[in-house]
Amino acid sequence: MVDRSRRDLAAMIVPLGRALTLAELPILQAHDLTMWGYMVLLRLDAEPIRTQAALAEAVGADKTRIIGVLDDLEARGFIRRQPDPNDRRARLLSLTEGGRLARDAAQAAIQHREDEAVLARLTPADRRGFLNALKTLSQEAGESQ
Amino acid sequence: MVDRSRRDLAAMIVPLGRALTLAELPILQAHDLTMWGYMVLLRLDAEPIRTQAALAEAVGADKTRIIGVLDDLEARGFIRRQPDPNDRRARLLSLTEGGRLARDAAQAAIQHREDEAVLARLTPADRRGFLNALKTLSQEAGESQ
DNA sequence: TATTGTTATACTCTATAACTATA
DNA sequence: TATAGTTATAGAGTATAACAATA
Repeated sequence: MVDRSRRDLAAMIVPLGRALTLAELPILQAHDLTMWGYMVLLRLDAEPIRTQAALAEAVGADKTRIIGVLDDLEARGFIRRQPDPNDRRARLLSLTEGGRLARDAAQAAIQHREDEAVLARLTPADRRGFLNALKTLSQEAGESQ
Repeated sequence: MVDRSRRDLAAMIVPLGRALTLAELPILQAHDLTMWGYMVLLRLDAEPIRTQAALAEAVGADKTRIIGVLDDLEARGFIRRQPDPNDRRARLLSLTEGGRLARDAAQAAIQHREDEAVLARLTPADRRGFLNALKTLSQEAGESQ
């Protein structure tokens, strides 16, 4: 008989992630962004990136998967996609001012909702531990894929 | 300019969940279980359940999705699937002793790995807060779907 | 010959519709 | 007629393969 002091981490975290994602969708929709588009804006905001394949990997997508996403973001002026002068096969990807504004607006709404509906339900100590743990654990979780 | 004191919760949690899931797969494979099969065993361990549709919903699957899973688990003697005498349309689902042993063995291995590779990297305070928060937040995350 | 981006194709997973049996 | 389970079919999302441009 196993001492069931806790459930499996994945069994708690995966449904929680799904619920958070589901809650983001209407907010993103209100800001006229898809989840993939938003993820790309988040990633490019950190720093420009040199190839689409690298960007795709950074957001956990296939390189063929994000082409339509980039087409759309570029057409709306949210990102720049310029051939690298030093290697014209590659596309230099960066965020425009408009892209940054769109990202900020969406992210502010998302984090506001997270504060109100999620973090507010934790004690200050648990909230602090939760955020610290996520910061620590999510770092290499993203890298390992 | 947004104060980027933290990333979006979903942006941290979803990749973490994916990494945890990925790490479970080889362990489950070593115990000759699929992820869906394991999820069913976990759910049935809590208590028997009266219809397949209810079980499917409890594990976040479509009712057509788990039929093959149940076929396999039943054939290997891990679950019982008996027509309800009071309503022979429904199937009473419960865990056998063999199913419980299989679940325990897999779960012990999974949680051992989680302790070593995940929780051990947190400070005691963060670990406590993390687990408390997950317990609180995952409760209704599962219900809301 | 190798790499970047793109397009076309195939595949996996999931949900929908249609069917059988029980009520 | 309505519901539980099953099977067959269709759809969404993703990855694989093939291609054009550049190195």
